[in-house]
Amino acid sequence: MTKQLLLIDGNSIVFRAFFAMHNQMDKFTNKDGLHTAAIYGFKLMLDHVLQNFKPDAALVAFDAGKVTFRTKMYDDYKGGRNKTPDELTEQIPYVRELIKDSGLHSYALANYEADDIIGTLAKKADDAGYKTLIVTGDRDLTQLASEHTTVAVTHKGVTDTEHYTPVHIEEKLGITPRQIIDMKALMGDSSDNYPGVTKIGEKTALKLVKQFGSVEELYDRIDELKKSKMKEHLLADEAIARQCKTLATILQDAPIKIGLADLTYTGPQKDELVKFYQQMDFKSFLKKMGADDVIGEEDNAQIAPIEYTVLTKDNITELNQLTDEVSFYLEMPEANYHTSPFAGFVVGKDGHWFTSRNMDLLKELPLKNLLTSSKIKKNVFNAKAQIVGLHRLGIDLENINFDLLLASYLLNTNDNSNDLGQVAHEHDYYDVQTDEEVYGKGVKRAVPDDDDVFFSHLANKARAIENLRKDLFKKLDENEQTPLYTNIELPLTRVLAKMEIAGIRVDAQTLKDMGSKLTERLAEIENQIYQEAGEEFNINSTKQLGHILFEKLKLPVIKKTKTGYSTAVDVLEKLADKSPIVEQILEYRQIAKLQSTYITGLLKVIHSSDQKIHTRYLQTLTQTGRLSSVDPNLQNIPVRLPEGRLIRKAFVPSHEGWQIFSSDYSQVELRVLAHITGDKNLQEDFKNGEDIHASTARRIFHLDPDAEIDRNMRRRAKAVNFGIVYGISDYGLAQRIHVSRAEAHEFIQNYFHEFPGVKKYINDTIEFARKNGYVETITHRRRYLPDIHAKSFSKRSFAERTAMNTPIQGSAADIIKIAMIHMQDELEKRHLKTKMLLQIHDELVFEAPKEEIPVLSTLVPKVMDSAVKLDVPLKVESKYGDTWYDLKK
DNA sequence: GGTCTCACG
DNA sequence: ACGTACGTGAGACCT
Repeated sequence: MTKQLLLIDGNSIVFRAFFAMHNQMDKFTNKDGLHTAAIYGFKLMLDHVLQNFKPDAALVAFDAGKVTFRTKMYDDYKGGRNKTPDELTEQIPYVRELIKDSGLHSYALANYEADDIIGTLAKKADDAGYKTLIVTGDRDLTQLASEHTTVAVTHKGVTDTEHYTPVHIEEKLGITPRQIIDMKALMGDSSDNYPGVTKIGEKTALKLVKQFGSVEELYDRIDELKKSKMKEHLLADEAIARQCKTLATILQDAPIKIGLADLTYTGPQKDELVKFYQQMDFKSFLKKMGADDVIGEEDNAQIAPIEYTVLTKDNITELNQLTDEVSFYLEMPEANYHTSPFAGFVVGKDGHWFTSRNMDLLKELPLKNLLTSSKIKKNVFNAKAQIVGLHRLGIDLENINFDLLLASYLLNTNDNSNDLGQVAHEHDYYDVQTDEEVYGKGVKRAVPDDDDVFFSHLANKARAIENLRKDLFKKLDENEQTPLYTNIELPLTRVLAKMEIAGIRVDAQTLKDMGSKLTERLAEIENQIYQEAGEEFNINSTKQLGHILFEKLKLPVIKKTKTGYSTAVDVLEKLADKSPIVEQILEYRQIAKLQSTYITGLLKVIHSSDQKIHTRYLQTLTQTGRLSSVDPNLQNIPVRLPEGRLIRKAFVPSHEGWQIFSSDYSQVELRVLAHITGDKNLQEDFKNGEDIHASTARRIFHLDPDAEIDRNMRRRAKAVNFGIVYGISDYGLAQRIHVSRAEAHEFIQNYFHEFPGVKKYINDTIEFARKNGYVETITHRRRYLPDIHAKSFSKRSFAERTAMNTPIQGSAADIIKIAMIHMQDELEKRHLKTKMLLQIHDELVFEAPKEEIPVLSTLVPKVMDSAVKLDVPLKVESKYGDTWYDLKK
């Protein structure tokens, strides 16, 4: 039997793992605040490799430090690299512990890189007849590929690898592995920071290597090259090329003090690993280990077995045993529950699970009565989806007790997955898989035909809901969030369901007429733009547009993005006087946006059955407690610009003789700020019914109490007020109101001097977040801020700004949610025909019969301004009209 | 799938 | 010296 050796490039894999998980770094912090993404990624890679390759010997090689024989030869070797982030450095010792506990050896050697250790051992292994697998994130190591040595280079993430063998390299590049060194010597390496020959890149290097075979041979036969710039460069840079070849060559005879005999792979040390995973908070690995011992390594074998009864017309009376409390789950495979097909359902309690694909059974009395009963408690996942889904089937789901999704969101807004399995896993419950695991993803996603697979999954879901209920209720209680759940979020779910089901009538013809006009106008501007540009191009492509503006027309570059020139509004506005094309582009953008997002976009989502749009409000998504609206988003219908505002003409009442009625809170966030901070001056201004931006201007610009406030001053003060709520910086304010940074700084200083309570609040809140790791709103809604301790200035600053903003924005969200619940109660209690249709953060939109308008005019403001009792009054303004566009006081 | 831009509060 | 205001969703392009 051939012996097998596994060699892992520790540094490069750790790097890869760290950056692969970088975007979800928050998730990878253990309870001590240690970042664990790289450790986790390393472990994933290790598992993946060991699944396919069973080594007899294994080693993870690390760099010993910055100084190596290469830096001694070439000062700038690996120069210019960014400093390794602290969040990564802190993980290295733990990665080494993981390696040890996993039964692998690790090794570093002063003066040499990990590459050289790997090269040397690969050579020894080759000589001793081993089969070797090298795992790395660095293409350079592919030069080590040989008949017995394969180099696996991570492709994307850490488990997706490309295997380099001599054959693969021949196919890909047409050269041998050793010739990769010559290629690199000629082209240089920007990440290792050595130059290669001037003007020679990958293409030319490859050509030369194929022609001559090696750098040495190339210089021996350089006369064969015709006179050219390239030849001049080659001759001029000969010394560099030869030196780069040495730099690029991985040693195969480094003076390492270990041999193959020292590398025996012993397999994982389970007890140690369990302790380690516990320390790291790696719950899923822990679970896997526990299950591995008893059941084996099958993925789904982890899940505790479950029994279920397939429900039929004949046995449906068995449901009559369920009299106090059940878990229920209606499976709708598509995200949009207004239109999704129904795949099946499960109902039951305490090990008795009844499931079926037959939706007709829901209409059978034993089940229908159970669902509509106000006596029997229902425990569900995503109550709103269940209410809407069952409503489509003619069933009113009553007495919802526990919503796993909602409770989980309140406990931690970061756990905002809409997948039951994932949410369960967040709470350390693993006896249910995710939908992706069972149904697949992308085009392959489908509810399985196999009844047992599907029904087991449904039963697992119902069981998960039941098993997590107590635990989550307890956690809500510990966080003082039970009233938030019971009195606000859960009742709100029902209100939102009603609004979504009601939908808002949208007149397609109005949109189409506007669309034709826009199309015409768009064609005109398009032509003007092509004229100015002197050629046709895709105006929607920022890349092509950037080329035209900044290269062809040579307009000054104001701002760059990661990938090219910025062409955003603020940039174009600064260029407006340079060329007429700029204004044409601005107009084109404005109209194109209306056309694509609001004309075609909305037309696509009008239901043909009722001419209405039924949005979905996401109640468990935002970090602050606001709602969001999708499919379509009805919270960003144009209003600011007159052209866009016309879109609102298409939003009409659904009955003849009805009108649209709307009420909004004025300056609710600033009022919340006044309340939360307890600032006496700010509170006084609101209590006196002042125009708050004007009175702010008066204070921060030190004006007389009866002085005229000109528009510009009020505008600036308004910007300062907004800035305060968002966590201001002088730079940001200066940008926004076009003043110098020094002036902006002075405005802010004046503000804090005039409103000392606000200043104190900001400091206290950041302090609270540092101490507790979270901030909260007036209803104890929480947002965790792990980055409050980040070493990176910008991350930490961001966390600090959100720390102060979230209680403001979130409390405002709390207030309108309470108002919505009260409002819906009032509408029902008074038997009004009026329907609440939309919520836009500080605004509620209704449709109402004309005769109810006078009632609403007093009722809605009364309900809204009395939703909570703050230290300052809340102010509500109402408007109504024949369409959403025509609203008037 | 990521990036850019732009619509709203 | 850092890098620059909070919260969202959607369409278009490009890799």
